[in-house]
Amino acid sequence: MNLVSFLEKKLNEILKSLGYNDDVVLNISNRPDLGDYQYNGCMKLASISHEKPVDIANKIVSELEKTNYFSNINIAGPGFINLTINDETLVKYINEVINDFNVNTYKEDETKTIFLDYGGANVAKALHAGHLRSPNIGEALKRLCEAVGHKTISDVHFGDWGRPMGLIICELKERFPDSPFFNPNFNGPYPECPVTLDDLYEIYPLASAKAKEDPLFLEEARELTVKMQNKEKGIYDLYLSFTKLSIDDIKDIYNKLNATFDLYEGEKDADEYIPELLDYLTKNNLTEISEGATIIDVKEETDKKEMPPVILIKSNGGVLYDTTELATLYSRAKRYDVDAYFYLTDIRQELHFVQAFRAAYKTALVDKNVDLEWFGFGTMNGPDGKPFKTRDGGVMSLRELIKIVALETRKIIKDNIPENEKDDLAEKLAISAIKYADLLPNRSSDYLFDPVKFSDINGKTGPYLLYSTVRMASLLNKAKDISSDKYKVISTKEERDIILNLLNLSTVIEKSFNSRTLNEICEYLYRLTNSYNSFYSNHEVLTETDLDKKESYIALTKLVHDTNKYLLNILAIDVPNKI
RNA sequence: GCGCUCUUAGCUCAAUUGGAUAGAGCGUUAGACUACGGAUCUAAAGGUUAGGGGUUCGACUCCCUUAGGGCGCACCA
Repeated sequence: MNLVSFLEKKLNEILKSLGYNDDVVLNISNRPDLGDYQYNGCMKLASISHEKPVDIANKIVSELEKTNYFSNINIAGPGFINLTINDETLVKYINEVINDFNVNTYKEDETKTIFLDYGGANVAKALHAGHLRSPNIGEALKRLCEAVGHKTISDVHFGDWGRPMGLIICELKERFPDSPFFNPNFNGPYPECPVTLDDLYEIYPLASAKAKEDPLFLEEARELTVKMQNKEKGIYDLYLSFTKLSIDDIKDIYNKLNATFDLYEGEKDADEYIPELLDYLTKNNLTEISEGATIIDVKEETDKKEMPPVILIKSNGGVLYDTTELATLYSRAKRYDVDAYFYLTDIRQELHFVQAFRAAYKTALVDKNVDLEWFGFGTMNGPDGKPFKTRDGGVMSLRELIKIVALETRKIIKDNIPENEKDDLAEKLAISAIKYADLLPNRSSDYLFDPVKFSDINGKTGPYLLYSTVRMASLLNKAKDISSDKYKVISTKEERDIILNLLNLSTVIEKSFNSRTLNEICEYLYRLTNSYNSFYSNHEVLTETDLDKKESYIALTKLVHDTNKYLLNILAIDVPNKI
């Protein structure tokens, strides 16, 4: 058990023996001059038992003084108890952690299966800046779930089934009217996709604009969308051929970002479940007809705002976003035994998920005790405060975005790195810069794209963390003849700071998981690394003549290094061998 | 129009969910080096938490209100 939890447990026992009841939380002191940790519960307990907070604090302190974990215990203000842990306790604990890293991490009591839906890229369009956050946050969240002991199933959930596909097919038909894809009598095998990836990415915006001006084009696109969705021979094969082109491209970028999935499904795969879903819903009288459309009413008494119904079938017979969403959920619940679903999308889709989740519970598509959770994220904005675009206002592709940052990170790379490795390394550093900058702010807030700031090796950035971690590895490598399996003595104040930071690892992970956010892990990584760098620059390790001290330095270096690697791995940031 | 949400240091962001003196990074200013990877480290200055009112031992946090942003409001995805 980690030390903080252990001390909380001890304090809990003391409270109970004194007749009080509280779920004790020891907070990191915001008055480090008074102690390492603080207990703030006395005021709350006092309001229940009608005593003075200080009297309660005094009783608790006199019990705490009988233990031998603290070098200083004091009461301040209205009844804050400040605790300073003694060095013996810290040294003993650090050795336990050296023996077993897991002692200092956090695991959930119960193992659950969590299905994560993130990624959500639209196929046949180039990934743009707005597509960064979902795979980035989603992947980290997935790894966080796994780190605390849960099982995960992840699905990229491509947007691959709507009218955009019909528009592209329509444009292809105009360009290649004689292609076998459009010949109903053709008996295959069909050729490769008639256009390149670059062509494809130009076609969608073009076709979309054309449809706005040309009603005939739009009408044909509609018809082709239906044909595609009916999996009509030729049309559907064409659809498969150009979406594959795009999916391979998307996978490639996602791989660069370290985002990988168990399932590479999309709306297309939910389509076959739609009849089954509708059948289930109508048979059980769970739908109603309103203004010619088939809907599920999801209003609740407590609603203060208007709550539009979930529309399953349009008045013209077509199906919609919500229909696909519910069919997807239906298929997942049918195929997998899941305890919780995590959805991650742009914050603007909140209403859609409120509706879909209500409908899912109301119609018992999922069990009441299955958690459906949606997490929205803000947008990455340009200097104008609007979603990041190219200088001329066009769409900024994700590849281009990475290149812009790589231009900055290339400046960091040492001269002794071979020229032919520099581009690759610059890209890796750029991705660390982007990922860390993306995870650092609160998930739901917007933030500003700033390649110079993201790449600053002196700032709170990915490259700073990587540089420092690589330097630790380098030091450990130089000292590999020195034992690192025993921490003997705290001989500097910097070491004590590092140890106090290490103590908080499990709390940080627990809180991050509970709030489904990553920014605290980012902050913690910086604090820990910074405390180590402070030690590093004030004390020389390799020339230390006192062997006990030297071994302790190395042991601590290794622990910080391993903790950094552990957390960077949760964030899905790779640590290179050298920079 | 209705609803949701945001406004914190010059800039970019935090704040343990109601706790003590609101913290970081950058920038600014002042320091430390022939350096185990100094591309680092140590300090300082910088705040009426958008304005006003309320709730209580205690408010960036909860309630009311004013101003200014962002977003969403059934047949797009």
